[in-house]
Amino acid sequence: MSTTRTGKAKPSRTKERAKPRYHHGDLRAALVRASVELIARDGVESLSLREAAREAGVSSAAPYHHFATKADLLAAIAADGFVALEASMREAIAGLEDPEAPSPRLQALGRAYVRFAREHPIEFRLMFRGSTSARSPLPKGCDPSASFGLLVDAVERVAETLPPNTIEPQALVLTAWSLVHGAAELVLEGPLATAEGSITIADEQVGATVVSTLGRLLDFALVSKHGARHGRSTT
Amino acid sequence: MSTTRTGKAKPSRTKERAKPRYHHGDLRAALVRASVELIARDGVESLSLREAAREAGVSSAAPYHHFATKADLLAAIAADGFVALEASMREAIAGLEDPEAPSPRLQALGRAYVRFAREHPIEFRLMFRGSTSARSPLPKGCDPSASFGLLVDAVERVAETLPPNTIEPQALVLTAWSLVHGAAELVLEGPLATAEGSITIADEQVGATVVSTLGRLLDFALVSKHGARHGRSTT
DNA sequence: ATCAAAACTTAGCACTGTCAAGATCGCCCC
DNA sequence: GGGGCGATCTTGACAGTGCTAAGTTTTGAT
Repeated sequence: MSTTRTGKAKPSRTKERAKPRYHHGDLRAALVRASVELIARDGVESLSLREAAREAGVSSAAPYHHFATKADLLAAIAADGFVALEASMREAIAGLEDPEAPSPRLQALGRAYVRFAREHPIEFRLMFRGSTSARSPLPKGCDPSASFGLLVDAVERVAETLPPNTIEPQALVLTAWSLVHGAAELVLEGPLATAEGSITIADEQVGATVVSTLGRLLDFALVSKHGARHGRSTT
Repeated sequence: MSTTRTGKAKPSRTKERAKPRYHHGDLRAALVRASVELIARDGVESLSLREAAREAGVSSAAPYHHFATKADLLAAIAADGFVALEASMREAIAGLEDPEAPSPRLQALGRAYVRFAREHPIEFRLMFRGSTSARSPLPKGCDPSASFGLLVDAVERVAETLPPNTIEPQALVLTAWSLVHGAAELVLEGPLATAEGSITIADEQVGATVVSTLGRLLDFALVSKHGARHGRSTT
């Protein structure tokens, strides 16, 4: 009786006239949006499905027609994050002058990884708190290894340019990934600020700093055994 | 009437005859212990103060005489973790043949950092999910920068052995810390398993791998500008 | 022995995740 | 068009939670 179908009667501030197809229009996406906002405001621990539902203008039980569980909602956010991360990384490569040059390619990916964490902290955290935390396994169509693969591939390209028997490619993959992931986590969770005088590097520069340091070290390895053959051996 | 003061009447399995000074003996510590166990079993998200209290054999409201808030309990666990981490790192140094040799010292610390994360995952996660998550700021006497300082100091010692103008010490600190922290997080949260064929390194070796890779790269930097002056310049 | 404070209990509030049952709504097929 | 049927949403309820207020014991110091 009081609920009109236009959605005008409810105080949903964002995009109230989208395109109401069903009762709500697209509750699933609305819930994800609302949840991300709420998490941004109060932290993931104090997110409640009921409040998200309230925010979306539906009843408390409505979400359960789209997510079997609160953990599934969080998994959906994480899944979104994985596709966004892959997009960001591909973008970073595409923006390169020579996308095939191994070292710049790797460095661009690394910076993109850390930047993504800073720009999408909520998603990032949910993406990498899988086994723990109240997040279900990732849903059907989601494949995190797409993003990981980009990184792995880029590292292996760099590894090929190194003199043989220098460093096993696998170890380098692990090192590079740990590096950017750790940088992202440290920036996100803020222990850098705790190490008072020791580190005065701004959050926005942590990614670039770390990545270029690794690049410089790799250059040394390149140069140490034979002259300066750091061209692109794209074979 | 049914509760004897000896503590025998309650089904607390661990150390039931410690030294009952007050009602319980040492509820605060018991709650911490029980909480860690419960988190290990069901994850931190589904920890409830009430269940921890139950496990400790006290009423639901008892914990509030020791922790103002559930988040404070978690902070206490994190605080314990920080002193344990510092101990582990000091131990790692002490076990060294020559604790003053810069590179071995740094590598030992790095391995200890990652090993600690693997051996105390619950503490580690709470330690580094401060700003986010439902954890209060660390309590009074806790100083995380003690552990950080060890690492920072060790990195700076290594930096001093590098030829000047190679890499800024700060960047190296950030790099080393990110490296070990990232390795720890990747091992703990398990995305390594997701990157299927790419990485076949066992969890227990991730720390050593990553640390020795960095060490090797630093060696290249050492060797590149002048011969092989990688002695211990303990000045 | 006394007594204030510390440690604990009981009872209760507001809230949560989740479920079962019913009410609507939109769409497809005749 | 009308009938139906499944997807979508609501109402109502249950058990469990964090936390508080008000009492009750116990403790250690005086």
